[in-house]
Amino acid sequence: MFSNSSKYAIKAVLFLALHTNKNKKLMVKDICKPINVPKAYLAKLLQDLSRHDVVSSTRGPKGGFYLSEENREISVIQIVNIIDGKKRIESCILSLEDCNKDKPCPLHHTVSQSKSEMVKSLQSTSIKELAEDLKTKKAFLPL
Amino acid sequence: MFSNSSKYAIKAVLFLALHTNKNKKLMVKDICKPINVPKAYLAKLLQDLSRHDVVSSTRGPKGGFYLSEENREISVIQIVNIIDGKKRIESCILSLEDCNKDKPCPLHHTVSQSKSEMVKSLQSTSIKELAEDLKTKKAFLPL
DNA sequence: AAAAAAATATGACAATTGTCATATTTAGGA
DNA sequence: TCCTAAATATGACAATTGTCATATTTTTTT
Repeated sequence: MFSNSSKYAIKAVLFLALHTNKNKKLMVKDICKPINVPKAYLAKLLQDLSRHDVVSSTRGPKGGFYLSEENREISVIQIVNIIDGKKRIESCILSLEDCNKDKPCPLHHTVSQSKSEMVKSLQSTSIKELAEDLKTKKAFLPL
Repeated sequence: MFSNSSKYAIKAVLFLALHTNKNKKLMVKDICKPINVPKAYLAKLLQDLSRHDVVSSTRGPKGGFYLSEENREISVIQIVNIIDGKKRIESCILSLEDCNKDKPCPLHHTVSQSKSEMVKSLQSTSIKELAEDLKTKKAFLPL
């Protein structure tokens, strides 16, 4: 569904949401172990997210990655769109260019409703909300 | 969402559903053009599907691929599971091993309902039904 | 029985995705 | 100002997925 990279990115952002803020940053090496992602690979992903203003960072000593208040407002699907590209989740399930209500692909009637509901959920759920669920133990992030 | 291979496989099976039966077979070279899939690649996919009894085939002159009546009863998700593996669509969206109602991943509440509805649709829709929609022009397969 | 036509098996190669390391740039502290 | 600690940029390499070609096996027809 998502690529591995996207799953890693989501886990990392959620970890940052729980453990950082603009006064408390974390280095790659302190993030990679708890979320179980190879360090150099995570660094690359975080840099990508940073370039797209999904996470914040400062260089040098006392630097690191963190989530600003604005960062917390972004939705899960933005992360996926950055890492996997929009097509992977949002386009027609058979990748037909002009699949729509008037000219639906064979799977359109079958899946388009539940699929677009799923996309809508991913669009409307912010990192902040997910982090809240983790804090209140309504959700868990094992491994 | 699906891999390219799965999309190709679905298109091929649907094409077979429309144009073949046990008395009317088609060779790879007659299928690949209308569905726009490279010949040798399609051959490999059809062989895979044939091994898993999703499509039928006979060798030699007058041979070819076709869909038997039983073949028409299979669901879309069986094709995807053969080509992409079960995990890609059916497992937890973050690939957490033991994500369930009691110990949900952070995205569980957000997407699990619409996602499992989508999976259920893919499970309960047979090739026969999809082919029927194509015949009655309720659906289309361009390119 | 031989020839021909088809699927099947195998494997080479390319493109993409995932993994890792190293060199460069930036910022803080002595 | 210089040293050091961090992100950033770049690129090498591996694994997987997608693409294609060829040799083998099976079946029908003559």
